[in-house]
Parts: sequence; C-alpha cells; structure tokens
Amino acid sequence: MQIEPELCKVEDALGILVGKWKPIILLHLLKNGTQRFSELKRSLPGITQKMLTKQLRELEEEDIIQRVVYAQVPPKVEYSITEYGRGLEPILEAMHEWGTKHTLHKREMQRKASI
Amino acid sequence: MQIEPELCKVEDALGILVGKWKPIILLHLLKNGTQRFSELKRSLPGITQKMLTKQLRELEEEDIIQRVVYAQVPPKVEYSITEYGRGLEPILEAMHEWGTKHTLHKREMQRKASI
DNA sequence: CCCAATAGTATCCTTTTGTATACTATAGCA
DNA sequence: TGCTATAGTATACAAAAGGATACTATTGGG
Repeated sequence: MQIEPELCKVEDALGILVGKWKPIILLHLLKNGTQRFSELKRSLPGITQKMLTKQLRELEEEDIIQRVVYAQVPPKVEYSITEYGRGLEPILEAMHEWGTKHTLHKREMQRKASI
Repeated sequence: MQIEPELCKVEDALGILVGKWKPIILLHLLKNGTQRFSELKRSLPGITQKMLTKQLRELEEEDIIQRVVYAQVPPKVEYSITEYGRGLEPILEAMHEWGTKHTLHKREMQRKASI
C-alpha cells in the first residue's frame, strides 16, 4: 500500500459513507432491497425528512442508490442500491466485523479501569 | 448480517475513522511505523497543531494508537499503532480498494456525461 | 367540504469540525 | 544574552453537519 496518491481513494470511500445516517441507510437498502421513502423514514427513528432527503440525494449523486418516482397521488418514490453501490458491502462488512471486536474491547477496558 | 443491534457497531468503526485527518494519520502510522509528532505534522501538509493534537488524543483515547513521552528538552513524543488499532487495516484496505474502482467509475460517468 | 397520506421544501437554530494565529516552557548553543 | 527546536495550549473565528418546526401539492374517501 503506497501512500500519497492512495490517500484520496480512502478518503473518497470515507466521503461517501460518512454522516450520521448514510451507513444505516445503505445497510437497510442492502438488507431489505427496494424501499419507499416512508419505509426508510420509519426504519430510521429520529431522522428528519430534511436529513433523509439530503442523504438520499447525495447517495444518488454518487450513483450508489437509484431513485424511481411513480406518477401517483399520493406520491410514491422507491430507492434501491445500484450494482455499483453494492460494491460498498465489503467495507460495511469490515466495519461491522471490527465494530463487534471493538464492543468487546471497550467492555474489557472498562472492566480493567474499574478495578 | 442482522440489522438493529448491528448498526451501532458499524457506526463505532466509522466514528473512529471519520474526520478529515484520522484516516491519513492511521495510514501513515501503519505504513511508516512509530513517528514523532513533528514527523507526522510534516507528513500532513495543511494540518494545524491543534488539529493534529486533537486527532491523536482521540485515537489514543480509543486505544488505537499509543503515545510515549520522553523526558527530554526539546520534547520528544512518539506515536505508534497499537495491536488493537492494527485491526483497522482491513477496513482501510477495503476502502482503498473500493476507492480505486470509484475513481475509474467517476471518470467513466464524466465521459458519458460529456457526450 | 374537509381530512388523511406521501414526499417532499423552506426557514431558523444549535452543535460539531476545522482554521488561523499567537503564546508557552526549557536545554543547548553561538 | 538571545536564538532554535519540540510539542504542545489558548483564543477567536468560519464552515459544515444536523435538528426542529412549519409549510406545500394532490386526490380519493367520508
């Protein structure tokens, strides 16, 4: 792993995943497939509409998710992961794996600290 | 991959990597081994001392890096990745791999857009 | 006629991140 | 005596991210 020109690539990935909501949104779409706006909103307790819209727009911009609007009333808009976006799964998995270890590690550290 | 309790784990990993400087700092320490404060600073053009100090303190807090102070004048402080912190390498690698594809993908998208 | 449901916008505010700049302590050296 | 080097702090500020709340359009149903 060389360093200088490689950094920006790591940062690119990070730039796409970063934010309080993006990883959760992506996990939901990866796990559950196509979802409507309202379904996502219900899945993300605490998110505001503004935030959800913003995150979805940004992910769409990067071609990570796809947005399909149905000409209906009331409106129906569906979101799904693109082929390309599915490539993020290994990163999410690596993070998940590490996160699991991290939880145990934190617990261990606290135990030691309390002695 | 289950969802609800799993989310926080992904977010834990993200929380540690996120920031304009943390991934670069970690890559430098992973690649070059132990480094002094001033060496890191020189390696990160544009970072202010305050930011570098802050990021290093946070990484230390999470037991990702280790800080060793030598009782000298002028001061000497060395930073290195911990065993535990080394566990982040697969994540950085997955991001790097994806980032490389992303660069090509972006280029392709721009080419298409310009037709 | 009025209400509910959906997928948003618009506006204002707070918190978090990041930047710029100046300052400190101390030993060795000229 | 004053300068340099190192690893920081302190203070003020600017920008970005996130949150709270209110508003919109439309149509089918009561």
